[in-house]
Amino acid sequence: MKLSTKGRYGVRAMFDLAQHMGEGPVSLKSISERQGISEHYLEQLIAGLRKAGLVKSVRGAQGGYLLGREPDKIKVGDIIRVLEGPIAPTECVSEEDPECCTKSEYCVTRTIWEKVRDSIAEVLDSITLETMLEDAQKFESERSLYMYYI
Amino acid sequence: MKLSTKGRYGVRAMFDLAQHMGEGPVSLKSISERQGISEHYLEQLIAGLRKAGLVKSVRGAQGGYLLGREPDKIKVGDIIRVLEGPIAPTECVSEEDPECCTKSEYCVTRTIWEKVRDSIAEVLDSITLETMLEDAQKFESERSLYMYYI
DNA sequence: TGGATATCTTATTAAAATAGTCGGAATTTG
DNA sequence: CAAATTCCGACTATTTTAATAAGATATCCA
Repeated sequence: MKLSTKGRYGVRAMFDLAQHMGEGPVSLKSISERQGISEHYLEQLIAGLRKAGLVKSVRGAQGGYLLGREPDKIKVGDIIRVLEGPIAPTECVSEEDPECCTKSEYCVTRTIWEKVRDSIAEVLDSITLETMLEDAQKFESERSLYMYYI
Repeated sequence: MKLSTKGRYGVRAMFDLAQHMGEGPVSLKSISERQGISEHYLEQLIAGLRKAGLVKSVRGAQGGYLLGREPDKIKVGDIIRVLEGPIAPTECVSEEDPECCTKSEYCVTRTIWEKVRDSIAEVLDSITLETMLEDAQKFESERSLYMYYI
């Protein structure tokens, strides 16, 4: 039940792009340095995000990547689905083309996995890059308040 | 974000034991035949469940396994934790000994994984073998009602 | 125009996890 | 004693993960 680095790195990279909106294209090199992720590896991950339209690319010198749409229109669930595949604790309850076991038309355990799937999807789809930016801002202001009283 | 066969087979095996309560020890062989799971592989899985006290074993001929406690006291989350380890979409939010990344004391993405972890745990801990038995019974009666009208 | 900076594409790889398999020892029943 | 069973440790093939590497293509800027 672990997320792979693909999903985790992907969310961090997308959040990094969100934090640098309005500064023109952001190079993979700068993302990889800030986030401590291999540049070559990031390249693979972002290729998928680009094909899915979550990022736009600008080639050539001074090129880089930009968010494919407004941060409030990019859900964490979108990113995870691109990089990790459909949300599903088991194949038989995959969000797309579930391969049902033929053994039984009704399966008591399947209903469990469906509930798990839905609860994961609900969390991931309730968080957007926009809400992440707000959370980060909120923390920043709380921290400076705290610093003030020391 | 996939459950491995360990967790899936484990839940099915435990549910099988619940369905055969009161019939004396249930052999691995019979479970593996009913569930279509390799007997040798099941052996490995049930060893962990036994050490955790979720099942009791009876050695020798006519031996087998029994639930370690009443089915309403065995949560699906208990089974999953034994076979898959602590519930956690990432190491940094593991239910036990989370290995926090040293990079930042506060991490916007970590709060996401915490929410995912908690929502998974809530689902898995809300379902017991008892509730699974009830669900199976409910389906059975619904199905016979349906059959009646055909 | 040419060099520096980037993205894009494909192939390869080392390590770990997954999903078993195998053989045999120990225990209990009839 | 023989059959049925749990118990235990070692082995293995396949897949996935997490990169690494090399080079082609595109664009900016001096």
